Amino acid sequence: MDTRALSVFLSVADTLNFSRSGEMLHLSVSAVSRTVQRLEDELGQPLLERDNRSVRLTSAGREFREYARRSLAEWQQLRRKLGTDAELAGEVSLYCSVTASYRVLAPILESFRQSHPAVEIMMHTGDQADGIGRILGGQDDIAVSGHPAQLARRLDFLPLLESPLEFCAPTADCAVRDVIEGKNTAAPDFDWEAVPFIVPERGVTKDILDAWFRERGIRPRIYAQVAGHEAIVAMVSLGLGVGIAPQLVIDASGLSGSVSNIEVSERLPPLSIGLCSLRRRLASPLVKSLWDVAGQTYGVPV
Amino acid sequence: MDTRALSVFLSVADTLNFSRSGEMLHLSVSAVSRTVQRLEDELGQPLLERDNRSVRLTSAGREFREYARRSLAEWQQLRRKLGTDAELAGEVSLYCSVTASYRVLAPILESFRQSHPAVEIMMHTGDQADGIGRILGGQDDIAVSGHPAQLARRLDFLPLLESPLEFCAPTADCAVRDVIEGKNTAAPDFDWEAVPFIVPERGVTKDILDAWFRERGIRPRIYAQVAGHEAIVAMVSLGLGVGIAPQLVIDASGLSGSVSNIEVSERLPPLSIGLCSLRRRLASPLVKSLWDVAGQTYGVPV
DNA sequence: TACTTTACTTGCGTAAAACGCTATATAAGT
DNA sequence: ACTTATATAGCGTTTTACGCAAGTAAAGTA
Repeated sequence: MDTRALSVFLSVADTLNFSRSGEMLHLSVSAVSRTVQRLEDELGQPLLERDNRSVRLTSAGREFREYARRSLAEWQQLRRKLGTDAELAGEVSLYCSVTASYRVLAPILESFRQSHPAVEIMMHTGDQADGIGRILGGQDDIAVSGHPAQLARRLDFLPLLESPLEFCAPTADCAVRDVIEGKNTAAPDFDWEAVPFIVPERGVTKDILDAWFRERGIRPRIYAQVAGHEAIVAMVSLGLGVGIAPQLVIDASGLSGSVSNIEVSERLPPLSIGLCSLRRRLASPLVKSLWDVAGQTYGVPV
Repeated sequence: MDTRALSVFLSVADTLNFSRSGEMLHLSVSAVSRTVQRLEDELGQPLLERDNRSVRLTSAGREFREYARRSLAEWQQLRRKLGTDAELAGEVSLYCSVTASYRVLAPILESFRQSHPAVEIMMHTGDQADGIGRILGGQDDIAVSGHPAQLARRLDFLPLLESPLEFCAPTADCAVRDVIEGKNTAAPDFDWEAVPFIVPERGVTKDILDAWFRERGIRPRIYAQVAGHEAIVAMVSLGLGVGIAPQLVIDASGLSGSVSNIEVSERLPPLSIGLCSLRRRLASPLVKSLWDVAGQTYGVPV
């Protein structure tokens, strides 16, 4: 019997719901189920009565809950007393886009720095689209990413903020401007196929844009596929085409003067931006604490 | 942190000796060492001060010992309270020779039966020499065996009794008897090479006998190699040769009238008979409890 | 009645943790 | 100097725990 099992049991005894407890503990449902089973094996008695629809505490379960609370409290008290509660130290590896590094991560890290000065942050920047891959590949602990349509179950996603996805065009007088100038781009019948597009090479925003085109039967003229929204905005500002990017990136680029948003008949869905991590990694108190600080910083219930 | 770690720590805090605790807990020294290390990691503080020669409790260690005692007591109290302390139930698999089954095991099982009526005993009998192999192969949990010269470290041996290893010859008038009759077999220069021997095919007693012959430069005439001391005694009683067997087996054979011991210049070392099991298996409360009962039955400190 | 939803359990392959063995280090006894 | 006693560290193996996917069963819905 270990303290981890106690925590799991207490959570389930509290929520009376294996799935919800799993989420809260960053564990799969089956892990929760088996942890309880192991406890019951060890005690030789069922602690929870469950009938595929509801969960109730047995009387042994109620008794065990009392014990578990006491025992866990004593353990934690001891940890604190022994000076420990080990000031968290170690290394957390982050991956994000350049924009996210100072528009999303900076406020988080600022407060994290204060509460956990001994933790070293390793930050890697690059195309936001690569974030999920790097998490799955174990190269980084946490990535800032848009919420993908399909989230692998061993991943956990903590939404922090939303940013509208915007079409944008160069403001300068140029060939691209001419195709748009004076026309009603918001009209359903606007001829998008005449416009050179600069689109993301891969990732969540590429998927969203592809879907948008497909739903409208538009076969866009792709001028360039680019890795990274920052680069898209830069290319748009140079007059090479019309692009899309989260408003956040446009604002942060310092190029908002050279780029202007285009009205469209039906806007792209806003991009949900947040943290992404392997559930497993979230078991680490280090990673978990950064995750928690992020949630608090953005006022999200974790 | 789990209860197992607490037990290990308490044992070490008590003995102040990793090796001895390892033995008592049926764990290797390194397992004990690392269990303590893990605890210290988790608490962020050394609990034991150790300098290759002595072990002392640190002040954190003393505090932790208090906690560990309390916590473990509460846990065990709860287990008892929940009706459990699960009346041990399950299955223990034993291997032994026919003789051992009623001369060694019977008194153990008698008292084990009383204290653990719900445990099923699976007994397999055969050549005593195979016992250790069957334990190593995982076919049985516990074997009754002679103590081998080299005991694999993952095995644990609990000596229960000793029995002298005896040379024996048929009492009936026969060719074999003629070779011995009237001669002084105890004389150092007795001609053993004229005697047909019936020897164990393999196992501890074969090794002992081989060594005995080798040390005296005797090249015995082997009439038969036989699996099982019982069979050796039977063959001897039929007048086929001179054999060796533990006195225990001769006594139990019912053939002691047809077989008589032979004096020799230097006797074979007595055979230490006891239980043998994989350390790992001894972690199972079932196996451990049988082991303990055996120790008590024979008045051996376990 | 049949489909869908919800929620726990189970089989299976994989990943992490724990263990034992061997080797190593260090101090004490001979 | 050699042996003994004791703890630790590297390494391969075993055991345990986990996530996923499939299964099951009750309750809601059409």
